[in-house]
Amino acid sequence: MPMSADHPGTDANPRTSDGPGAETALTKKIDPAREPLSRRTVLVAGIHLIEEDGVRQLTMRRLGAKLHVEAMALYRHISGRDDLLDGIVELVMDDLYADPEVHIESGVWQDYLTRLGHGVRRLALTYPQVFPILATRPPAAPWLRPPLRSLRWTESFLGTLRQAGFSDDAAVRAYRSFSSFLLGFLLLEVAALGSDTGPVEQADPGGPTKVNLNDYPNIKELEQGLSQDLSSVEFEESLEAMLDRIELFMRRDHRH
Amino acid sequence: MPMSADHPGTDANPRTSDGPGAETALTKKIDPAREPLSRRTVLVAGIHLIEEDGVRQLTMRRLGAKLHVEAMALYRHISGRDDLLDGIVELVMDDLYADPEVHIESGVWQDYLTRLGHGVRRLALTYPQVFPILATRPPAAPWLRPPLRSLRWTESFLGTLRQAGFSDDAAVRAYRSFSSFLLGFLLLEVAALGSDTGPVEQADPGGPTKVNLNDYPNIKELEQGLSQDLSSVEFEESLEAMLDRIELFMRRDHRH
DNA sequence: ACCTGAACACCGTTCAAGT
DNA sequence: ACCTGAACACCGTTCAAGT
Repeated sequence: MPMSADHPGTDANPRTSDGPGAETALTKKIDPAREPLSRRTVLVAGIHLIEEDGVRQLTMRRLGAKLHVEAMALYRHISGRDDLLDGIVELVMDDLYADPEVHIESGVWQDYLTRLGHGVRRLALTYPQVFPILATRPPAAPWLRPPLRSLRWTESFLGTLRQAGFSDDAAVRAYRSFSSFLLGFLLLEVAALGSDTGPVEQADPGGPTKVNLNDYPNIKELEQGLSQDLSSVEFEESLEAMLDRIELFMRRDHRH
Repeated sequence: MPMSADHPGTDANPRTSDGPGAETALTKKIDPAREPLSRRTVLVAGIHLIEEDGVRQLTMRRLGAKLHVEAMALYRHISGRDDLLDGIVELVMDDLYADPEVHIESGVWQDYLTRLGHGVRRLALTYPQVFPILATRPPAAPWLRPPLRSLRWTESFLGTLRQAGFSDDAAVRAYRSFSSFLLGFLLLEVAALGSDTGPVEQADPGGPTKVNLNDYPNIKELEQGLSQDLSSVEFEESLEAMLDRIELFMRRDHRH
């Protein structure tokens, strides 16, 4: 993924002048010879902060500190906390769009949807804390459906399906089914992920507040199965089942 | 729904002594003759506040004001804001459990799942602002999957399916499929709902910041279809398709 | 028993002022 | 051009004090 190329603020040590920035070390004082902030730098730092400490810890002040800057300096690049979150969502979607594994124009729509589905899943598993934001923030237009919430993605999706012979109606229905499947499945998958690594509050040491299952015999007996992680297999199967269903109403529409 | 029987705080006028509380008017001073707060009262007021103004506006101080009390008084009944939100989620789930339309023990598992699905959808449409909270807050146990996130519901779900002849494995898989379908579909449905009535910020009067679709011909051509609300029909169809799929791996498991 | 006042630490955001 | 200090309004939460 392109984004992981640069992690500003991830290194705690203030960087000494290196790389192509030799002249900036001359024009500036001895002080932190950091390159000036950019919107992208701020957004990427925001993503890392969310993944490390959770969204609730993403405050202007903490983000500023991470970038060795006062919180107020961030307002040069983002218009506020909401813009920060929207920007992060946009950046992540663009990142997915640039993913060569995902974005191959292929004549076979099943290939396209499979690759796209896996791409979104990879995104969700890479940024498990960011994904719920992507899923719940109100999109720019009401007909943009998370997690495929950018105009570019929606355009690409609809275009590919129509080119593959989908009617207008079938393409739209496919877009809806696909979105709701990905959203439901992946939201539950990252939630299950988070409960392992979740908010490490540990109220009282001496057991993680284990639920008493005495009154719930069915849960008790199936607990093992419930806890088992079969996400990869189930994702594959469910994705295929959904593609079959899409094919069904694609063909039905055609016959008409 | 039982909850809508009492809306404390919904009426702006301080209630004069009425009902069976005639003696309380004697024991207390002339002051607001309100019955003392209860946890339930606080939670219900919280729900109404969320539905009226959004979750972000649910602050201790505003909730206190709504109940004609200082914010600090709420801490007698809830241990903090997180407990408030958890309590609201729990209350809403219990409300669904008490819904006679939903909770009928029936021998036919398809009936049970259909009624349950419609019950959850009714819940989501009644409390569109609360539903996303229900969907995203970390559940008490990692194997509890929103939106069926209470022990009672999960127990009832698994028990009904096993009694209908599901193997342990098939029951668990059905629970997962059902959860992820409801979550994805309903989250998108209430999100689309919210964008009509959404955060009424209206940055600049003179058009609601209409997106320029000139570079997106497919979206442009399909915009009508994308905007159309077919949720009820689509919900029905998708729910049935999912029941068919559950039946498939239920039978397959049986044959083994 | 139940609620309040005052206080603390921490927010987001603004704006004039610094370099 | 870019960042900071100081300030404002608003948070969640605590605790001793009021009735």
